[in-house]
Amino acid sequence: MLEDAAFELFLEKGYAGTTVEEITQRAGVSRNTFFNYFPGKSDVFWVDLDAGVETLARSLDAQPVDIGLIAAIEDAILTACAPFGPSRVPWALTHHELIGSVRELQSSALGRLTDQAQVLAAFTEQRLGLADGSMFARSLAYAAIGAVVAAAQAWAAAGPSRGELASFVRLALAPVLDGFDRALKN
Amino acid sequence: MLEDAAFELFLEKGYAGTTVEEITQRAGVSRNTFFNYFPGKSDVFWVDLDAGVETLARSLDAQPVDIGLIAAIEDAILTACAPFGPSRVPWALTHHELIGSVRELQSSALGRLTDQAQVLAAFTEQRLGLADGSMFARSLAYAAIGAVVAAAQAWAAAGPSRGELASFVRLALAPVLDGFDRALKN
DNA sequence: GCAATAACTGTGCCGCGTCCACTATGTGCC
DNA sequence: GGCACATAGTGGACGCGGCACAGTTATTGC
Repeated sequence: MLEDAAFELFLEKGYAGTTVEEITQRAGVSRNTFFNYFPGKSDVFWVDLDAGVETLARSLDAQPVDIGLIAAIEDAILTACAPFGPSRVPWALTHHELIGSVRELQSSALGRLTDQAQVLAAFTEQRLGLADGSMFARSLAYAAIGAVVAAAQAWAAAGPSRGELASFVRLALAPVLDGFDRALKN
Repeated sequence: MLEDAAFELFLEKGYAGTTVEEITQRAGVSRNTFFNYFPGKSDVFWVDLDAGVETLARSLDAQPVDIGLIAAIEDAILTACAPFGPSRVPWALTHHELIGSVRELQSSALGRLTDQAQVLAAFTEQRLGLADGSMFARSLAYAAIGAVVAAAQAWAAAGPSRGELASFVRLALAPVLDGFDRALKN
């Protein structure tokens, strides 16, 4: 209920023009109830996306140890993207123009992205036996997440005829993973 | 004055534990004066970094048209990093553990990063004659910026014996640029 | 019928960020 | 000297997000 009310109001009056009180009024609850379900106003933006990205860590855990690091990362990321088909586009992505213009939304976005990157970096460090905070692991992780973001934006912008998110991600990710794969082999 | 007072107080009481009013009191001005100089509390965090990153756009403009896209990007980024030597570490980087823990700082960080990425993406689109919002240009830009962030963190964490930021960036950036370079040639 | 747990509500508070009107403090011009 | 003008700073008020705390309804299990 809160989610629906929030999205409606965001469309009607914009993100900044919508107060938490208005959201809760439309949903028929009190203002405090909102904060029982969401840590903050901006978090309602990402609910349907969060469910998907949580799978990244699980996908990484499920990777067999005998396949290469790069292949494992690619597979885990694509697995995490699999639920997002042509008709299941997270609300946040179809309205990502809001994210660029509202600073508060950038905060919540970056928090989630760094979480994902941290998961990737930790996996890389563990696989390669690198020290904590290794630059190689971090740059691989950040670059990969960056490519995924580019893919998600392009996918959301592609309109109703868009295909699977995973195919976009595979394309955007390929140069990055190829580059790090070669770096590993030298 | 405001900057110094802010950094002192951030160290003494933490970022969240410091109010704008305390900053301005220590600086001997009124609270409103703070907002005459900084758009928000978090922006004081990045003042010495902003001066450096503004040079990226200029460096890109100054690139001769006859060198390749990837080489131009690498040169422009390294040029922008040049001012940061072993002793000139932006305050934000030496205390980047704050950024990870304070959501508000992530906001201001991401805003700056996306600005930089946007500059890179626009440059790439123009050079390759790509459409606005091209996924290739964006993924190159995001991945490159991601690698730079990893390099900056490693550099700041390297302690007083750190060398030039540029050498870290060159290392972190190499796999990414190599990967996109190969993608371009195929 | 009762206790315990969870979900929701009311109230008050703090701090950020914005707006607007007001007051120095120069600075250039006639 | 006198005047218009721009600039930097001040004071006061307000809206909103977010937090804390206490109180109040359900719902569940014994």
